[in-house]
Amino acid sequence: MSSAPEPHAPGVDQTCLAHLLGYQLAQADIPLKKIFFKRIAEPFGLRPVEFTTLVLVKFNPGINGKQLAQTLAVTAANITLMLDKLSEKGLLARVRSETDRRAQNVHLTAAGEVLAAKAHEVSLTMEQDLLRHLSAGERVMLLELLQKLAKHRRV
Amino acid sequence: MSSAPEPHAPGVDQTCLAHLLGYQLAQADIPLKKIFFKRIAEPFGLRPVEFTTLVLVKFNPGINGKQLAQTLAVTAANITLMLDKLSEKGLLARVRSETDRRAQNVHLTAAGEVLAAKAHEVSLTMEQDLLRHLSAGERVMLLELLQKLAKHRRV
DNA sequence: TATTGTTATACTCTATAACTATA
DNA sequence: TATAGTTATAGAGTATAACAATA
Repeated sequence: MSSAPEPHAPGVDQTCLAHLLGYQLAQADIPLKKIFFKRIAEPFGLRPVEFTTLVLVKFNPGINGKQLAQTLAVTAANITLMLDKLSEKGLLARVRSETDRRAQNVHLTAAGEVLAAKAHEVSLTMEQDLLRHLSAGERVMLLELLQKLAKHRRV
Repeated sequence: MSSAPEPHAPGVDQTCLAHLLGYQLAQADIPLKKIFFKRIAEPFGLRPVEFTTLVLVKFNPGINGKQLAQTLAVTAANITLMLDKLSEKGLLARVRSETDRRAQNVHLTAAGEVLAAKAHEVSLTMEQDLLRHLSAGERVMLLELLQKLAKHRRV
């Protein structure tokens, strides 16, 4: 019934890179980036690392910059710049930690909570169309295998 | 015997993003980027898209810029810039197509062949350490599931 | 008219170093 | 001395538009 999908680069043999997880990840990331751009980046004005930060702060209120930097593998300097932007947008606020006055605890503002909730809600289903060629079991398996890789990463 | 790995961000709850393939992909990509940097980028002076291009040209001699752009999801303008760099390094050469004089056919030079072969050889095993927590079946499954996603992407 | 490729350029993203304040 | 965070800045990476040559 349905026509076969057009290959994204006719005549190009990619079997020479079939063994490389890094390459397959990059290839799979191409459509995922498009979905993210259309469903979250454009409507909410958030780039990937900003969306992730808002969601992490929403579910980890009081998280500090160091923890965000480690989780997202972004340098502390760039975490500061990103938090500055999100703060200027009125989405979050930093408050000096009482227990360690070097640290800053990050919290969402009311506007940040609303935006994070909306964007998170969209994220729950936005990848469905891309995943339609995978069975329910395969989707779970894929997420679990990726998590296993990330789980064992050093720093 | 072996100690449990340190979590990369102690105390951070990431279950709120466990459903998101895009996030899990980004997380898995962190250690993979490190491996690539150490084993290919540094020793061979190639960034990911350059390595991939050399390997694709090696196994698809005469491939043109349009095909590379589609396969790698890089704009034609940036393909030109990248091919310029690799050409200046003496790794590849472009020859005007005889059948379509708009197109440029890309070929590796002798030096390019040597470098591509060496880097490709390294790529065959460099991810082994990261994948040690996955069974042989799981590794095959992971690659296949990622390929399935990339296969159905539009353009 | 559409396509391949190029050039120029602006923009975004990231990395590094020097610095502060606290521990 | 080490750590959390900030500031400033340079560099890498990417995107857009205008263009030439060919189909």
